[in-house]
Amino acid sequence: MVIGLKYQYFETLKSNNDFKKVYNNKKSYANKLLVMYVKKNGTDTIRLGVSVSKKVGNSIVRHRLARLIRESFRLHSKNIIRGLDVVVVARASLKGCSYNETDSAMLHLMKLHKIMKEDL
RNA sequence: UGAGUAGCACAGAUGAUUGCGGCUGCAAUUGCCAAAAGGCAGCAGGUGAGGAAAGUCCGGGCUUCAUAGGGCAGGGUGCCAGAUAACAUCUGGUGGAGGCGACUCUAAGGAAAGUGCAACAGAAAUAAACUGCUAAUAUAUUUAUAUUAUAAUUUAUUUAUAGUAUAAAUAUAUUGGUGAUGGUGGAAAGGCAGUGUAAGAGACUACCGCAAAGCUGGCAACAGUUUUGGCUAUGUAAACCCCACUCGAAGCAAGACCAAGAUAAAAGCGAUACGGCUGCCCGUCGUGCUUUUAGGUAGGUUGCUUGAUUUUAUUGGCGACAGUAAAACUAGAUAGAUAAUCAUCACACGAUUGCGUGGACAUAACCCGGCUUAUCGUGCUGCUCAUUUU
RNA sequence: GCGUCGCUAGCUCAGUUGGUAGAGCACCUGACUCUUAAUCAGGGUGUCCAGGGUUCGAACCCCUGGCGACGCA
Repeated sequence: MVIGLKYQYFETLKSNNDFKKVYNNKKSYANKLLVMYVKKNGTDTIRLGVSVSKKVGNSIVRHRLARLIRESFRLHSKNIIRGLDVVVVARASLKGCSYNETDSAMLHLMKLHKIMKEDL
């Protein structure tokens, strides 16, 4: 039981090349607050990359938005299909939004991409 | 009570659930890997951003490189004394400016070492000329007086014209005197008042200012005072410059260690070798394999948090600060952790007593000392001024 | 971490030993034309990024800050 917990967690995209691969797949959906890119990576894990431009705000704002996105993704990661690279880009209108707004925007995009497991 | 001034402290608190990064532990009894050391995961415990962490504007530690010694160039600083590891910082003074005051501000050396610049305006911008004032002489003109001549008129006389003399004024010229009158300007030749003079002028006088020398006080900057002197010397050095002091360069992506792959060298094996076509032979094509060493890429480890540290007490000092003693250990990430939700309390605002809304600026990245800038609000202390009351 | 450069009219840019800021395009007005364009004549529309300081005087010199661009490791 202890071993299985590892698969609840997700890894992060680190290098610039990883981001470029996801962008070049050109599968994206967007709403007012966020843009989401998805690509199958052929492994058993989920990998998340968060990108917040300098136009959005200063370091405090950017860091907070990244944390909100990461928290939302973490809480939903149980229900996401394995083997995906996901990149989430925050838009300028996300500045000042609360966790609930961010969470609903994430859910909306995940439904559009159909990466949620049907049951549960 | 109101207005102000100087400074200090804080930067919401507690709890619950779900999470993240370091650290410690898992011992006889957590799981997996491993010969072991240990690693990965899990569990438990404890811990986890600031007053500015920001800007990167100064200074230092640390590291590497360079460096016999000295000088030039270039940069920085610039009243005095002190503090400090050091500083463009700080403390205490001095001078200056502002404020009724508490208090605040002050890049504040040198302009007789030299060079440059000073638009427009103004006579003229550093230095004389011009203009002005004024004396004498000459000439000219005008006026007044005196006198002479002529003419007219009349009783005397008077009037007109011309000449001469004297005086005054004006103009011109010459020879002198004088030195600031000249609208401007940021700045105009010490200021102001008087005496004086042909006219004037520090030429002289009083007061003020300036300079030099002496004395007193002070470590010093400087202050006070006395005497003397002449009034000559514009401003600008955040213009060049001079003087005094001072500065080697680069930066933790510094640097150190380990080290895949690839490269190079050496040694060994192999031309009877190894590999492919091809199961074997022939044929043909290619040249390797192992070990060690070297520098060292990717990557990893370290540098890396025990320090000019923090807190308390005490001693010295006006103070910055320094000494002594005791206690404490308080983030260390590496695409980058410190979050989400809820409850209660406190605070602010709005409503009016139930409630609703709200949380400034800003996220460590080797470490310190400062400076500058941003900022919701809260609390406290010293002092000043005004008004009222006692 | 260290360093360099820039910010001037609506746009692109000049402007230095400090003296009241200009060029081209655009724009506005008028002329020409049946009308438009082209052409001609006239017009400057500006917080010289912001705030302090030095100076008689600052776009220019000095300091502090803001924004933007770039370079090295």
